[in-house]
Amino acid sequence: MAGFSKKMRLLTAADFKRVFDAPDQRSVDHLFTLLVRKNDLGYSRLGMAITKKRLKRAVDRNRAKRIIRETFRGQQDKLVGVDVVVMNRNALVNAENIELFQSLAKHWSRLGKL
RNA sequence: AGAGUUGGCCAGGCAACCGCGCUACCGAAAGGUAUCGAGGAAAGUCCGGGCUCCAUAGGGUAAAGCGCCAGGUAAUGCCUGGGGGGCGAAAGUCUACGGAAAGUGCAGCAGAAAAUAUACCGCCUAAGUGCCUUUCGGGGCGCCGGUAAGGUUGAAAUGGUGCGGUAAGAGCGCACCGCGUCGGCGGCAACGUUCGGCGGCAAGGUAAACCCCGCUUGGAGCAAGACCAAAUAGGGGGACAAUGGUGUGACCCGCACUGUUCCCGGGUAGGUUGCUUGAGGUAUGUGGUGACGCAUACCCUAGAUGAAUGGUUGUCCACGACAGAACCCGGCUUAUCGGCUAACUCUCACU
RNA sequence: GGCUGGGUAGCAAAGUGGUUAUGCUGCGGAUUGCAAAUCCGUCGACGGCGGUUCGAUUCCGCCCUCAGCCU
Repeated sequence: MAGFSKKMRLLTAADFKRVFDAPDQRSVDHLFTLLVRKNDLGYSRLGMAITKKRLKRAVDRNRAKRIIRETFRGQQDKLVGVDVVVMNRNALVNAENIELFQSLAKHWSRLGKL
């Protein structure tokens, strides 16, 4: 299983802006919105935009980010050369961890067909 | 055994695999190895400090906060101990608790009257006086009056009880209780006083109304600030002149800037730093009723920056609540499944 | 992370230590052949919990909630 080091993340505002301005693909359900754009790096990068407005408590935000990272880590061999931004939606507040895993698994498999 | 009061502590454990962050070491690099890695509230941002910068933070005014006393502390609106008052049978607990004998304001409705003393229902007819009556003692109705004991209202009505006193009454007088004040005594003080004197009692409530008195407070906040530095676009320092204009985060005094000339390069995105050794912990001894102080020894115990402490599985049990550091401390407040523990009070039973 | 401002009927919006205006909406009635418009009447609220006060929407404290600013 692959690791998740710093170069596999979107770090700067410019990186985020590149994805937000012209995403190649979107994947949406009631829990998450994913924006994807291809890059030329040969590996995938993950960025998260988890807003305080929709997840009030810091514990919930950290939980969501951990689970997103954990699933991304497991899917890196299928995703080659894309930048992904994950955003949270309203229903995330009351969702169980299992639901998050199931939802994210669908998203990643959808992106895998890209 | 039951009921209750107050304080302290813990916050799932163990194992395996896969991951994340800092630091150290190895390596040319990729990476590897090892240690460590959220809380009692990390929260709310309600107070108090440290730290940093700013036109001065200086003087005056204003404004804000605090408010029984003493102590603790870096400091506090916090804590400890004590006093007064409220609640409780008790252990205990709550308490913004200075001043209304400086001034101003406020009090709807009700009530006679709401702060000035007044008189609605009442009570009285002694004194003065008018009329009537008389068995000549007096009696009745009035006027002028007296009174605040009783009744009524209200959140609040000008000490309480008793006796004397009186026309009826009244601190009018006396006794006791209460209150105020002076002295003594106790206490550092707040305050207490079963001590003595004086005062017939004045000074109604409200200051989380204005206010007065005392004390405290410059402003901003690590997104502070410092350093390295693309793009773009302007700046900084010295000297001289003017005293007009502008700014100064409450205002004034005051202070700074603006013009000309000479010299010098400046610093937004981004990055680095600030960033964790500290009013630090633990143990022992010691002073103190206590908060806490002192001494000695030992320990280093998160430091991220799109932001690390997680995932899966097994197992045990009491079946796991509230909840995630972002410059750092001390408090307060709020959230919280359950468990452990100490001291104390009351009731019942037995010995 | 830090710093500000606001919560009054279903909606909007004044107000103040002593029974909280007003407009639209809702309901009932009048008017009409029926409606609209108009007129009359009426229901419905001070975010929550404590404290100060005789009395709190107002004053004070804590909490909840909404919005904004600094990046």
